[in-house]
Order: sequence, then C-alpha cells, then structure tokens
Amino acid sequence: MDNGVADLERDRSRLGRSSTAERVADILRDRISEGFFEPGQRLSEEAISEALGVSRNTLREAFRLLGHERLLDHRLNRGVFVRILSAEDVADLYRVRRVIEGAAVRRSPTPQALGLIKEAVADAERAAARDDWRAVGTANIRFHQALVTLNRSPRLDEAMRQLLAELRLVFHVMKNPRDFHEPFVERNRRLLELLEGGRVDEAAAFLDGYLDHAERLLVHAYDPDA
Amino acid sequence: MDNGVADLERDRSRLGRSSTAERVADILRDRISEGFFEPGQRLSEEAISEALGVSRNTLREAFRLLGHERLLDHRLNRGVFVRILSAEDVADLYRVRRVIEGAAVRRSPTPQALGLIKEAVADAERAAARDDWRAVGTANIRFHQALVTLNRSPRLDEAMRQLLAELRLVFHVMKNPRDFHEPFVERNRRLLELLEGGRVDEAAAFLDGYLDHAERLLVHAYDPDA
DNA sequence: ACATAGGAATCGTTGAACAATTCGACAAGA
DNA sequence: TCTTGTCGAATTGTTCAACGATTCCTATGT
Repeated sequence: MDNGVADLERDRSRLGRSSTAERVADILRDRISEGFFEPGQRLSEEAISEALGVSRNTLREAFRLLGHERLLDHRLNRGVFVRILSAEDVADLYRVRRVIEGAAVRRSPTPQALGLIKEAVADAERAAARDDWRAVGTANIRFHQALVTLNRSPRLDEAMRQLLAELRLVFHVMKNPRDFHEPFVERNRRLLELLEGGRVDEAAAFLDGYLDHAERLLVHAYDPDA
Repeated sequence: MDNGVADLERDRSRLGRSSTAERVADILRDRISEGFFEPGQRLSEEAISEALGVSRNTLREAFRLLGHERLLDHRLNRGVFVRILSAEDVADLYRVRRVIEGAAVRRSPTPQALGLIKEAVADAERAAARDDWRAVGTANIRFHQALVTLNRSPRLDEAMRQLLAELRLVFHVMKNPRDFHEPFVERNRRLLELLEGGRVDEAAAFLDGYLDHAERLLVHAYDPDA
C-alpha cells in the first residue's frame, strides 16, 4: 500500500511554519491538483499520517479543510477519497464561472487588474511558442483568476480560487493538453483587447462563447457519451 | 467563566446522528447565527467540549469547519473567536450579493423557484401583519435564498447560504429589527411581480437599488461614522 | 452460484499527556 | 511614573495509545 505515498516523505521539509494542519492541507492540495493523487483514490489516514510524520488527529483536521473545499469526499466510516466530479459538477462549475467572470468583464477595469491580465496573456503566449502546454494551462488559469479581480471582491477571488482548484481535478482527463489549451491563448488576447477598448457587451458575449466552448471540450473528453 | 456556556448542555440531546464533529458544528452554527455567542467572543475549547460532552479533538474538527465558513476566526495559539465583520466585509458581502442575485433575476424563472419566492413573500407579509419582525427577517432571508435558486446552481445556492450566515453575524447590531426589515417586505412583493412579468431589466435595476439601500442601512447602523 | 458468518482493516472518538505560546502580574531599573 | 524583563498560570497545538463501531473481504456452508 504505497500508492506513491512513500514519495510524500520529501514534503516533510515543508513543515515548519504556521499551523501543522494547514500546512498538511497545503501539501495535499498541491498533490491533488497536480494529479499526483487520482480522483477516486482513497487517502488512508494511517499511511499518510505516517508518511508526513503527523498524528492522525492533525491529518484529520487537514482532511476537513479540503473536504470543505470539495477536493476530498468524506464518507462516514469509509475514509476520504479524492473527489470525482460528475458531468453535472462540471456543468455547475461553468454556470458559476459565467456568473462570476461575466460580472467581472462588465466592470470598468482598473490598471492594476489589467496589468495582471496582460501578464497572464503574455505568459501563455510565450509558453505556447515553446510548446509548453502545461505552462499554457497554468497561465490560462492565472488569466481567469486575474479576470475575476476586476470584481474587486476578496470573496469572489477566493470563490474563484476554489472553483479552479476543483476544475483542475478534471483537467487531467484531457489526454492531449494542447488541444485543450491552445485554442484559448488567442481568445484570451482577444478578450483582453475588448476589455481595454471598453467594449463591455462584446466582451461579455465573447466570454460566454468562450466558456461554452471550454465546457463542451471538457464534458466531451470527460464523458464521451454526453 | 460560564458566558452562557452552561446553557449549551441542553443541546447534548441533538447529538446522535451522523458525524459528531458535524453535529457539533451544526449546534455552534445555530448558536452563532442566533446571536447566542456574540461576535468577538472567545470560544474556549475546554469549556465547550465539556459542555457538549465531546472531546477536544472532536470539537477542534468542528471549529475548523466553521472557520472555513468564516463564522469563526482562528488565531494561532490564541483560540477561536466569533468572527467580527468589518464595514469592508459588509461591503464585500453586498458586492457578492449583487453578482449572484443579479445573475439570478436575469434568468427565466421556473415555476418551482417562483413558488418558493412567492411563499417567502407571503410569509414575510403575514409576519409583518402580526408585528413579528424577527420572523419577517427570517422570511426575507428565505426570499433571497429562493431568488438565488433561479440560477439553478447548487454551488451558488451553497455560496448564498454561507453568505447569509455570515451576514447574520452583523444583523444583530440592528437595535430595531422593524426599521431594518419592514421596508423590504413591500419591495420583495414588487420584485416578485417584476419577475413574474418577465421584466428582467427592471427587476435587475430594482434589485440593485434594493441592495444599495440595505447595505447603506446596515453599514450605517454598524459603523455610524461611515 | 449465493447467502452468510467471521475476521481483518480502518475509521470515529476519547482521554491523557506534554510542548509551545500567550498573557497578565510583578519586580527591577531608568 | 514609565519602561522593560521575567516568571508563572492558562490555553492551545500536537501526539499517542486505546477501544468500540463500521465496512469490506473472504472462506465457509448450503
């Protein structure tokens, strides 16, 4: 039973600041979103607490945290599992994105937020130029995160952060990252231009089409018979 | 040190189903939102675990849950405190409401959702007729919760639930519940009519004014010099 | 093949213990 | 008097060991 769990021991070095439970949660969150733990996989309390060198109680506090973020599925007396998103979950995540990002593009952009967005677009383009599609994906995520800051709401920022973490759970099903990320590099640039030009309605409409497309790609790869 | 903690012991009867930690969280959540615990008050691990008859470890799991819901403020090595919302927090909560509820009213209403909304409006009117302003407040909250269901997104429903729980932390500062709740009974009815009439833009504009007003009332009572 | 009864493994929860940290009190010194 | 430093009590952070409860697997018997 060392489903890559032994490997975790290297992360013990990261333990040393703030609350242990939170640091454990940070580590597990990273591992989950990078696909190190696969959706559906059970996370054994004993194995992980031993691998990270923390007590079961502390680990359980971390599990609660991640469960609340919907990254883990906590089933009573059965343990915690890496969350498996249904097609309906994906649809719901995109519903939320349309609401939050849609509201964002309708606001008058601040120079600061625009700077972040620009940077993300440029990063994505650079990564695409060198065929690093993993980096493109990361930059695209940063793009949307930056987009949401237009709302100037810490809570919406946080909600978006969680939403994207959840979405990463399903990004890994895309066998070919290029197909999934490439089409959006150009679109991000276009959306940025619309924002800079203050063409709010066009930007909103463009974003809707954008999200529709992304959702379709994802749901198709995820659940081919849908 | 029995800041009403002794009273908690009656809630022990509610322990008996599902996970203990979650049930403890339920109890504390209720107590907080009903104002039994005041914002800023420290919740002693020892006192509460003893009062509820659960171990400290279990109680701490419950604390983590509520901390993540922003109802508790967890300060390292100092304990957990009932959250104190700043005026800026209130403003942010209303920003989120404008986004989520604004998106809701722009969607074509389903008969089911409309039914829930109607019910909430009627309840509020009945409660107002008998001068029960506490009940009016509850019905008004239900009204907005129902409004959000128009989005047909479980995650937005959940986000709204949390948001309203957080908002309840500050509702208690309103010394006179009538002043705060009465003006909105009529407005809820009006908003319902606009929705039924399919007058989307008017409904959206009306809602914005609605939320502006509510926020102003709240911030004023909360932070008189703002 | 199928139901069932163990039995092993794991979770849920507790209670005790100890280290780490905070905070107030109090004393020493400027 | 005010500041600073130190001590000690109180509380949190974390671990550990234990045990009942639940789930899952497997072997047994029909």
